[in-house]
Amino acid sequence: MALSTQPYKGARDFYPEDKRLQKYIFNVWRKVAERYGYEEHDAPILEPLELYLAKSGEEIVSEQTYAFEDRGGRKVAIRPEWTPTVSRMVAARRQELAYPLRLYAIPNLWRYERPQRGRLREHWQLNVDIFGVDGFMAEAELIQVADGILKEFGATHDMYAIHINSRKLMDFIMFDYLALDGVQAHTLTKLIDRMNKIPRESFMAEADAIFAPSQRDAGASNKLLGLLKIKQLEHLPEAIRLSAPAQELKQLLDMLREARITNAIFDITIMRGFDYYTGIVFEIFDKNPENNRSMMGGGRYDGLVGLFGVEPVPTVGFGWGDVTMQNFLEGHDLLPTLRPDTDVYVILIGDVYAPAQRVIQELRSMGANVAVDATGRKPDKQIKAAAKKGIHYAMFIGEREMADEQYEIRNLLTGTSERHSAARIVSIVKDYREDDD
RNA sequence: GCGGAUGUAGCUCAGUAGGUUAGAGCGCUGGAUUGUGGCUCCGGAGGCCGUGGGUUCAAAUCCCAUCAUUCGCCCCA
Repeated sequence: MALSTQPYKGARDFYPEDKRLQKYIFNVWRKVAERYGYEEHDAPILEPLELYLAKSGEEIVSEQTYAFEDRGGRKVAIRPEWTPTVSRMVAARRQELAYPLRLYAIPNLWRYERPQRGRLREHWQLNVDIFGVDGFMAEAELIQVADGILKEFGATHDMYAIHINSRKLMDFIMFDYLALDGVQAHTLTKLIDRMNKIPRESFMAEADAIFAPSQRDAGASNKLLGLLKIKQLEHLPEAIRLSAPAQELKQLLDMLREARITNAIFDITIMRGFDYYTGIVFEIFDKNPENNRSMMGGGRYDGLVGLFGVEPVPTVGFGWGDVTMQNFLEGHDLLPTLRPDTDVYVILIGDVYAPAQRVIQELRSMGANVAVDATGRKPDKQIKAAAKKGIHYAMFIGEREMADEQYEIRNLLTGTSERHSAARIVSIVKDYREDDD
């Protein structure tokens, strides 16, 4: 039985062209996060399993986490998400860090589940978090970072929409307005989360099942459904509209409008799966009809740092997967043609490998990335190999070139050739490389 | 964990009333053309038809199982 060449289920091999794409995405992420003052950090891929038991739903930890026992009998998990790790790091140095603390990371995360479009077992996720800011300015800033990333990729506002809601507002609605108890509210939260995926009738039936008979008789389901249809804060009943959480949402949306983010909207159905969110929550949706789904999400989670036994730190963060990012960029045709980092492919003509070393090393010492074919094949075969690799320039070195120290450099994209000195060639390929960036 | 679809050459796919030695395009490779790619022409390599079992004189083709890929559900970090 031959060994399989496939990568592990739900995980990807990155050949050079795949890695180039990933690096391109990461570079944009880094550039924009750093533009807002966020600093990169990192941590081990393994964490103690209990880090994920404290919060998160039961099923996620028990069924969707890679977990094992190490040789010392410790229960260990491959990180399924980044938020607990960064919270742990902040808690560890709670007193000495300077706030507001702005951090970002691009960890790879693992979750054990059936792979499907946009969701794999291993993915990389940009996490951007701000610690130590109570007010909605933190949310506004993070949404600007996310919006800035999309703009940096060349996206326009018609390609995506930023949906915003507030857990506090939903709590107000469920506890104060609908007078539900804790268990009812929790069940309803999960139900609203998938409201857009199930038929109206099923939703009504499940909602009815949550309410007590007296509430049902009072028309709670219809009342709820009416609320969930509302698309603008202004249309909420006055009792809700004047609540503090609703006012905060309004201020946030106003602030975003000031920042020229015109595609941010109130969406009462945005709940986010995790229980640890405590305030504003948001998701960005791809408006591509072929891929109409949430591509990232985040929100305020003020309680997590406090779980480590230190004073709580107000926190807002978001996570953005590389797979959903890539799906978005492909769907809107926003990916540039990416070429290898090799600037020049040297084609040797005749038996000149040894004497050509001097000029080849000279090119490298001047900063050019140079690959040498080294097979001794006929020139046409060597040119084909260079073109197939996507390398921009081929350089020919033979007896004639070495005699007058003028080398033929061919632009493989246009097919045009010129003869230049080594120094001039380096300057040409460097110019091209900088134009490309 | 549940359901659907699909597994034939490196890739995309033809090929069933079951019947010689399983095909095409692209790609790869050699030559025409031993100092210059993409076009053209001529040649070549490459397949236990996903795997195992069953039915049959005979299976890529029919049946069962299994594995893999993929889409969706559950769940969503």
